[in-house]
Amino acid sequence: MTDSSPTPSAVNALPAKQQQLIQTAFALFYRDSIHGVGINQILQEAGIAKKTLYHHFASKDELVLAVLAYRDEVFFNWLEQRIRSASSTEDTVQHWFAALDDWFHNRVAELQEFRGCFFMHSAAEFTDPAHPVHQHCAQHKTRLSGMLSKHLGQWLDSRKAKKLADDLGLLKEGAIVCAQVQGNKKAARQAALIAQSLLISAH
Amino acid sequence: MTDSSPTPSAVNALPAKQQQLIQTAFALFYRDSIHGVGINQILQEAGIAKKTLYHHFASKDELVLAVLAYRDEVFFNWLEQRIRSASSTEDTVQHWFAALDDWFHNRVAELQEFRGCFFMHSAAEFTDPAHPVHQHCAQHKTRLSGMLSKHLGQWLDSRKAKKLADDLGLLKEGAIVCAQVQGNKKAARQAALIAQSLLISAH
DNA sequence: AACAAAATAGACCGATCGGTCTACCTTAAG
DNA sequence: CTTAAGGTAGACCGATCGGTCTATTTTGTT
Repeated sequence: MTDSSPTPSAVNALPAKQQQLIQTAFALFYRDSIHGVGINQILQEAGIAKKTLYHHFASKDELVLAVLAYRDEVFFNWLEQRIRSASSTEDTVQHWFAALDDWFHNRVAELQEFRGCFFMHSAAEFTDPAHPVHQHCAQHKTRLSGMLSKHLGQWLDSRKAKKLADDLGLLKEGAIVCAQVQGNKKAARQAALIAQSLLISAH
Repeated sequence: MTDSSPTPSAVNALPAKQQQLIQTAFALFYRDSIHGVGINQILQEAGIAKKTLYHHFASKDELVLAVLAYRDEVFFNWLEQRIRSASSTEDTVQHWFAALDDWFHNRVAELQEFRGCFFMHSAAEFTDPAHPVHQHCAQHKTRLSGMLSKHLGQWLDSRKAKKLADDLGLLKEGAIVCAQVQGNKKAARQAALIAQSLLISAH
């Protein structure tokens, strides 16, 4: 496919219908899982014709990957913004779990109603580590950890920053699961306390 | 492993086919998710007729619930056994994460090849907290936490025991997710170190 | 006005979904 | 032997699956 018209500026502005499909698909996938939602359901919900979907995406699999990329971007940007203003290691930890707490209590509009981690869920539906979906999920978490690690690098040497970032990542996953499966909305605060003891004993 | 004891007539014990269906269904659900596996696939894999399935279970939903109960029992019994011999709070924590470490490294035959927490995955497929499947998943984790808390009660007062059990539960979930999504098999040891700092700072 | 890309509705395809049903075979207890 | 329950194979049901296709209309550029 050759695009004859020169596009000087950013390409990241996707066609409107494509965005609408991705957002609708995400909402449905997030609620009922990927395998649990059919193409026709997405089309009906979005009010978009089937031909249009297959004009933008070669298959359901490609739509799924686009949805993962979309959620990755939204979530990453949100969380990065939340810890950006932190002014110390301790402050970053506070911000990290305060953000999760807001998410669990549905105080973050752009993340939709909390239903756990979409990437966790998707990786569970595609257990083969070589599958593109699974790899995308792993990448998301690696990317988050890297972002946090880099941020902590302002006050810690890189080895300690990476280790703490890994630990905060593990605590984040644990909190998300507890919040989602058992409805324990206080899980973010619980994880924050655990992280506190981590900082104390690291002295 | 299957028992090859010479009991030709006793092999036809009543629940044999039912058990076989449940075990086959679990293996498939665990690998490809519940919504991703059809009835016919289960029947073909198990070598059992469709009529037999619907003789034992009223619907796929009921089979799913039976599979959850089966996994719940296997997992609970295994983990309880693993911490039963612990002789102190610290020892229990060691046993707890050593068990997870064995699981992640596929050293526990009865749990099948590690693919994360089946209840976590199932709760993600049925996000409605009122759905029987979701409730069963929540119950599983509550039951595990209760078991651990009771065990820790040997050396701690009940309030501290419950709090520590909750924290160990959160760390367990976090480790499972890291091990499954990112393939980080060292997550159990990582979580164990976090738990260590928890015990130290609790003094 | 002309034209191409984008989008529309919806019929249609073979395959599979969960589930029902008929008909026959095997087994154990009375 | 009789009988009833558990099991077999597999045809069959309407619905939905992911995906293709025809025919038509909308839209933006030139």
